[in-house]
Amino acid sequence: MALFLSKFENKVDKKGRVSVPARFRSVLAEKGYGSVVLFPTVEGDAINACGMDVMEGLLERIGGFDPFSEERDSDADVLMAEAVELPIDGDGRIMIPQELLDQAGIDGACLFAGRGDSFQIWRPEAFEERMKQAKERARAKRARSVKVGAE
Amino acid sequence: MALFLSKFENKVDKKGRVSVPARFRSVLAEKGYGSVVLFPTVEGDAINACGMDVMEGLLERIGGFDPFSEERDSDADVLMAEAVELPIDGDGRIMIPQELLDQAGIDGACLFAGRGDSFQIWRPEAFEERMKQAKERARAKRARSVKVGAE
DNA sequence: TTGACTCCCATAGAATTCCATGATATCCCA
DNA sequence: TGGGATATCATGGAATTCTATGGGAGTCAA
Repeated sequence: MALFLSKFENKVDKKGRVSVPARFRSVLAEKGYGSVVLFPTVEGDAINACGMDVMEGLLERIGGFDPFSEERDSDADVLMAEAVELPIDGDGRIMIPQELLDQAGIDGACLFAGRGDSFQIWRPEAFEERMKQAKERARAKRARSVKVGAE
Repeated sequence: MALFLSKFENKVDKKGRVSVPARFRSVLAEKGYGSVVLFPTVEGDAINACGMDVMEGLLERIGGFDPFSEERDSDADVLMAEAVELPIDGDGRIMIPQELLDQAGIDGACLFAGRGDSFQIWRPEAFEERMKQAKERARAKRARSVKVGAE
């Protein structure tokens, strides 16, 4: 199976269109999709993106419609309501709803970051920042595991 | 399979007509339906909407008609009795019965919220409120699980 | 006849498709 | 292996289609 790997930065034009990186498009195409599903991250600082297969798996996990159940996870409902399926046009572009762009603070350009079975869309500077923190954490963890009980 | 995703706000005109969002119409059409089934939520704060397939699945789970059984869930009877099948007109609109609108407190505009295999119709402000609460819950849950599983 | 509902048409605005261009990457053959 | 020829890609703008929404005419029943 092909994976979403690496990162790409593309422009958002004044009509709100963005090219989906060709690599990512071909991964989606391989799964048989001509569209992407987007939804905000829980933290709200970026946008998650995946194929419809991920959403279907999610729906399966929370179970089908049941009007008498309070069980059905309300988080999942939120997710379904906040998710959008965006068709990829003939030129490989999508139109990201303004609401999602605003939430993620994306303005003129956005960064596509592969995550294996999905990818994320970030404001470039925010991604940079997050990357730095993640590396820091990783380094700290590694240092700790070397000299046990240190710091 | 196509899912009901995302949310849309449409107006209810003075004749009581509302456009069903085009996306939702195409999901229904894909299933072969030219109509929607509506019934109130158990909490009574919104309207459930789905294709006939969901109702059929529901009936199956409840158990079909049996004249010698008193067992049949009365909730289910209520559900079937309160449900209405609304045809979608040539312009993609439906006429929601006044009773359902009143129950959900819907007045001039209504919000269609995707739930995967079904969708709901809300008074916009009420949906906003519910969304806020659900997100809060989700964030809290996530914070908890991070703390437990983290370094 | 009145009221409720169905069709049909009109329209403004939004979304989608189509076409053009420069830039980059890939391929192919000497 | 080099370098020109050929695809691919991201991007901008214009043209076209679609969508939501309002209003009016015809239908049917009470």
